[in-house]
Amino acid sequence: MTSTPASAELIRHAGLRVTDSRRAVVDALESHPHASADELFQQVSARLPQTSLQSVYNALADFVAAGLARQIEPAGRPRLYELRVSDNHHHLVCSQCGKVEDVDCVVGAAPCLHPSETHGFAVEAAEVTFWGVCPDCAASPL
Amino acid sequence: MTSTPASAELIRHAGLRVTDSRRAVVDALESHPHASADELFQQVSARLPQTSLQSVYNALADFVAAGLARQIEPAGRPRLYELRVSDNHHHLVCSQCGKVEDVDCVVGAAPCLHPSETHGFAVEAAEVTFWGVCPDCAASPL
DNA sequence: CGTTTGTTTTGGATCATTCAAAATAACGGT
DNA sequence: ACCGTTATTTTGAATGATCCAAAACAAACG
Repeated sequence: MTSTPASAELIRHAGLRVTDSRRAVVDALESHPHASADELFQQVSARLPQTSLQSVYNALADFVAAGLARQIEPAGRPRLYELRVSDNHHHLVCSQCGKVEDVDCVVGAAPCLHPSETHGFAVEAAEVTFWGVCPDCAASPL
Repeated sequence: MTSTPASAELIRHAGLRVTDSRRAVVDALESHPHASADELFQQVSARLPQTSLQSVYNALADFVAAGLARQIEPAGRPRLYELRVSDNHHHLVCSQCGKVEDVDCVVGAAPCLHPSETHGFAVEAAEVTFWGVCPDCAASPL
């Protein structure tokens, strides 16, 4: 639960200064792999009560710019952040509670990466979001 | 350019009352197949200057609820609306100017609809967004 | 230990969207 | 054609998530 030296390494390797709030944000992201800025702020606040929400936004923006974190934006929901950046994976979002799970790219040779017609676009990335109902929501009466 | 009777039919068939603003929104959507509420409001305003932005939002929400329109929400951009609802298609978004093109589902039997691991979710839909640079943006110096 | 430069804080601004109440208009019946 | 019911539009304001900017502060390097 306490800030591991590993988080400092991560931050430093990304070319950023190591600060308490940044370490706290990294730690929060490690225990909550798909969290919004606000959720992360809650987590961070528990350990560093003086940290501002803006600092969390700052840290996240810096992380994303440095390639340390990635953001996803499920339709109609606040932006979520994750540390898993090295591979190309997708997401499965519960349309009821918003819970998010990682999904490795679909079977075989990433079929989703190649649209049938490109309309002349230089395609750079494919983003896939699966929507469904998670086991918990399916079990609960609504 | 003027409101066709067809738009009235569409609206009525959806179980909604036919009004000038709704017809104008449908017409605007027909000529701008991936437009935001605000862009549609601009269009509608040209013909019906008294129409409010709120009415456009209302009409769009009603259309979506009635299955007459669909909304998409490219990350970091305002929500877009389209009338093409009958098939399962995806989108190609220009990461520079935001231009959107439709993309039919990838070759063969909708491979994108089946994630490798479902984590127990009852998967209902798959949303695919391709990001790239459109021909115009590729040509312009920036 | 001091300087430099990056980071955090504070307070406010912005955009897209939504809410709510009152005014208005569409549609079906008469 | 007119009325009444009920949906729709308008108006004005509120909200939530995110961003901007200036001043206070702190990490890293020598």
